[in-house]
Amino acid sequence: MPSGYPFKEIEAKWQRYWQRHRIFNVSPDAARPKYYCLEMFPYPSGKIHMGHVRNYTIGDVVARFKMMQGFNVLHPMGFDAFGQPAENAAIKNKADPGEWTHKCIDWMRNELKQMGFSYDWEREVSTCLPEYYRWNQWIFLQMLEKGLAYKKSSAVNWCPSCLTTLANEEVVNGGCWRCSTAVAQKDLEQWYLKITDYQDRLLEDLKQLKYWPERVITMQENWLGKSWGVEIYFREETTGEIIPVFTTRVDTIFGATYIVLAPEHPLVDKLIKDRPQEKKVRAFIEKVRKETRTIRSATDVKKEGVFSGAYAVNPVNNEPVPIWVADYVLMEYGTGAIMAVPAHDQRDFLFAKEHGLPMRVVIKNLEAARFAEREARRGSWKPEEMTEAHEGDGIQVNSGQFDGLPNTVAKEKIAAWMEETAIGKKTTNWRLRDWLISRQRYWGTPIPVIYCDHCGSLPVPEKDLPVLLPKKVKISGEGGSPLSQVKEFVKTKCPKCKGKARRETDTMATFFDSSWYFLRFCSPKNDKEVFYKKEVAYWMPVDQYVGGIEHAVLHLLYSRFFTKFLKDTGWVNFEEPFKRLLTQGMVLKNGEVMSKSKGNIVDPDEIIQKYGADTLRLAMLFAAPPEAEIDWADKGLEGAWRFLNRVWRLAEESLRLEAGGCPLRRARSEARKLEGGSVLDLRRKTHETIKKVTEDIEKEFKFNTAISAIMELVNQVYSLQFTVYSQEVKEAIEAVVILLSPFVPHIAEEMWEKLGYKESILKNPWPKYNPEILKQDIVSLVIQVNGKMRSRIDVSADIKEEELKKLVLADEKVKKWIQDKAVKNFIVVPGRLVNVVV
RNA sequence: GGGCGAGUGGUGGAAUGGCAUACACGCUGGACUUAAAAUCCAGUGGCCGUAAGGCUGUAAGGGUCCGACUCCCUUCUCGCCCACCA
Repeated sequence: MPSGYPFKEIEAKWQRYWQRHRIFNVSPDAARPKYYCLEMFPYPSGKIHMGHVRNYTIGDVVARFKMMQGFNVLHPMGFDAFGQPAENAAIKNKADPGEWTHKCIDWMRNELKQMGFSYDWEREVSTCLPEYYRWNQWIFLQMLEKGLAYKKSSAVNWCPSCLTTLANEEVVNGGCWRCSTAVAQKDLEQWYLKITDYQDRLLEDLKQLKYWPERVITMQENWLGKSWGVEIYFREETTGEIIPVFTTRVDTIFGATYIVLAPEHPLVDKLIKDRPQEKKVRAFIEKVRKETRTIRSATDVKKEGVFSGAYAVNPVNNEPVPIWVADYVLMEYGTGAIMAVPAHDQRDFLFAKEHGLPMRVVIKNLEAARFAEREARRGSWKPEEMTEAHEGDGIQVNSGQFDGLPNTVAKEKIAAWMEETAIGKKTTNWRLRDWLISRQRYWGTPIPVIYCDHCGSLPVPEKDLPVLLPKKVKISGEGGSPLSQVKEFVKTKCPKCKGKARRETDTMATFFDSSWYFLRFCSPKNDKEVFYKKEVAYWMPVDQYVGGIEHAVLHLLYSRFFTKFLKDTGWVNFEEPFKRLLTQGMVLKNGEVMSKSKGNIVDPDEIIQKYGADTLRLAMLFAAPPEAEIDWADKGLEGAWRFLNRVWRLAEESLRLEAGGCPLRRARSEARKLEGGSVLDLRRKTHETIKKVTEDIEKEFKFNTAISAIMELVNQVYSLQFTVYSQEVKEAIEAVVILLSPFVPHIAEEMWEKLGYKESILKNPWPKYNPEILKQDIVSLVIQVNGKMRSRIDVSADIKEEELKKLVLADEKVKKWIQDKAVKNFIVVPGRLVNVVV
């Protein structure tokens, strides 16, 4: 253990002090401006990791900074405690998920306290407690009533390893977001939330989020995936069935030479009936069904398909086109049917080549067209010889009355014409699907629904909430909802006819729990309502939210949806929950994510034992700007530790000087005589530092440069080498302590006390710089000749250009570079530089 | 395949039109010490030069500008997101 300042006693002392004086316990106060600072609450996995340390340290700096600026700061913490890992751990260790989770929570809470974070622990929530999840159930019932929660049977994402369903948002690269196992499709009856009812507002209101990172906005836009196009109605020749297809490239409609249905398309059955192709098509569909999503969506796999035997009529030219069934068309997107334009879509192109289907060029790229014409005259070019589809813009050809138009113009005209003639309809299409929320797992919120043979499916009456999750349930891990094995749970009375009934045995996805926890923090003990409207109106929206980028489309989209729903039902008075968002970068080790299997875990607890929480906090913040990745190196700790000791000695030394026969007043006059210049410089440096640190924290969270500015100030005090002690030195040292306090709160409190202050440093207002002191009478100007730095002169700040020119041209070094050349231009950037162009 | 972002010393990074490399790590040297650690001080992009000083340098190439790490174009590399999305 390195020797240095006694961090252990100091950190324990101030953590006790904050708790005893209830410094972070807040309540609404109309007299003060509020500030809600929130970090994404953790999943209680056991121990905190370096990612938590970073996330919560960033939030803590902001919260403490705002407190010192006089804001009434709400800074809560809780635990996202339901979920699969607890259940998996329980299966593995034959323990109870509840007990395991509570043990983890206790451990983590203790670690978070050791980091000195400024949380109001009286507001702690855990989503696995009935006093929390009963409101999950309540919100679910509100949604059920409004028709936003519904049950339907359809193909769902199924993780064969976790043995549960997954939301679309939880499928990453065709695999389960948790265990990466390839996701399969399964037909199941499941609960959904109609998030698609909110798609327009979810997209539109992204514009309001001016203080969100561009990346996250783009990711949400992509996820919502709005695109405009045309639904075109093809008619099947023998049955007369209308087959709508969706396209964003209606300009290529004249080049459609076949259409393709997804294997799951409901019309397929009817179309193939009694045709010679029937057997072959059915065999093909059966084969596709068995494929996992990963295999089916792999780009390098050859597109497979079969001819259905049926033909449809292209409504723009009444041409019959063959109907195919192929695996590259997805039922979930658009209408589940496409018009294929092999000349202008690469996938169609490859498919057409493979199966010998015709191609027709309808958009000509001018250069390609010239080439094609020349080759055609020679008789060597045929469309069949195209090597790839032309997907870019060009001029319409073979397109009836639209020939000669640029395709971008034709697109609009064709769409309008189709609407007039009822061949098609302009539509917008979304990528967003409804949110599947039921899970076949134990450790979650029971879905409050009862099934009665006579009355059907009914909501649990509000007065009967919460539907308690039974304890001591056997979890086999062998699939099926564990709750369905608990007879006492399943068996219930119908709320309507009082007859025998069954409970729903699926539980809610945990993302449901975290979609509104920030509202619960405003009145966490309310047992009458989901939250007090008044308290939410005071604290919300969250002014600053800090968390990982991995939630860009999951939690952050769901929370926005919940907020909008609660706005519509009159519970909140705002549309967006999070005003400002900071997504911190990951903490890596040797360029890799830390994980047990890689054996590259850095344990924060060990660092706290060795150096203390302040050193860890400082090292983390100083390593990189918050959004950037950090490749963790323990070396950074040494630097932070050294710096804190340097500051510690500075304060001690100054106190010794002040106490030991160096009274300030006398020292001041002597100091002026001896070191007047450097003492005045110190004063300016102090105020420059206050300005820089304040702006760095406030504007862009540039904690790394804020800290480096404080280091510079410390270096400057050291450069006086204690030859002087004066009011200016005292001012500098106090500024260092205050400015450091949001970053390293324990040591700052201790030094503040040593400097003679009786109250917590948090009660001291954040310092303001004095602009008068920043003004300089003499400024040093850089002199360039032809843009190259050649000299530097000191001039008075308000010098006139004429006089400056004289001085510059008289400068020896400048003369040397100009010699006898004529001065063409003389550029002055006031207070900065002069460029002489010759 | 599409979209977004990044590329600066030995290392983390700073500067977003005006002194490139702040601050820190590392390294080298010095002071203190019997010695070491700790601490304090100095030096530290490359090349030429005893020095003064000069040249050069922000992935590569080009452009705009009095002046470009910063803006524009082309190329390369890396990262992230989306993707049989019609």
